[in-house]
Amino acid sequence: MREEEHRLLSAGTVENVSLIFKAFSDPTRIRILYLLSQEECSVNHVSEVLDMSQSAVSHQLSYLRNIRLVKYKREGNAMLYSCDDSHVISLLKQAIDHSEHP
Amino acid sequence: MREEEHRLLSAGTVENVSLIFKAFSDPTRIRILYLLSQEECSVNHVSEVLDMSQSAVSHQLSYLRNIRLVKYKREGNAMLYSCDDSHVISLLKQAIDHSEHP
DNA sequence: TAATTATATGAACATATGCTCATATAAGAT
DNA sequence: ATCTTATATGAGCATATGTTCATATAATTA
Repeated sequence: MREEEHRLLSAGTVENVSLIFKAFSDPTRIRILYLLSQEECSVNHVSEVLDMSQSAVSHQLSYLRNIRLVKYKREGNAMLYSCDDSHVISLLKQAIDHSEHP
Repeated sequence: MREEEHRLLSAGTVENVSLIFKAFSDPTRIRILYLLSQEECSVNHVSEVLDMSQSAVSHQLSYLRNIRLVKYKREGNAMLYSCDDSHVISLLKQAIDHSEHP
């Protein structure tokens, strides 16, 4: 292939893609996202089910919120989080599937 | 959903998935992998096309080799690298597509 | 053989990351 | 109003990460 025929990715695309995958590069965030893909959860619930500190969970949810992978709503004094990008979640599930049935 | 009904991921699955996505979490590796998905390349060629040092490219290729995302063969005194996991590359391309056509 | 070209790799360094700890904010309960 | 429960967040710290620099290894050429 001649050099001028390479399809190179734009800087913006590369940044976007790496941002999404960076979210999936941490075991903790994978577990949180997979849990949220099954049900809407409060911070405490995530914290208990995944056996993590409240602070660690909240920090990670803040991270996932910033890149719009999760959304949240208040219910009483609890915050309910859920997934907010079905296409990206589908990528995660494909990878899980691939890993479990190689 | 009752707590005992959660489908939790095994530690092994979480580790595998995060390992794959970690490879995609760095802009440099995304560019390398996308280039290799289009053509078999020598280290020097990658280095020139992506405007990176030979050493940086070689280190990253070594990384990608270790997790079996790329394979390589010798040709003279050059090493030719190419992608070695079509399913994983498909995940990358889906993410690129999603990012370019939101 | 000596020089050149291509690649690999260890060490060092700057930056990024994920957690804990302490504390702040906010809503419900008493 | 006060206390409790739930969540958010800044600071600090230990570890991980990606690059450069120098050098080693390997095949080709003169």
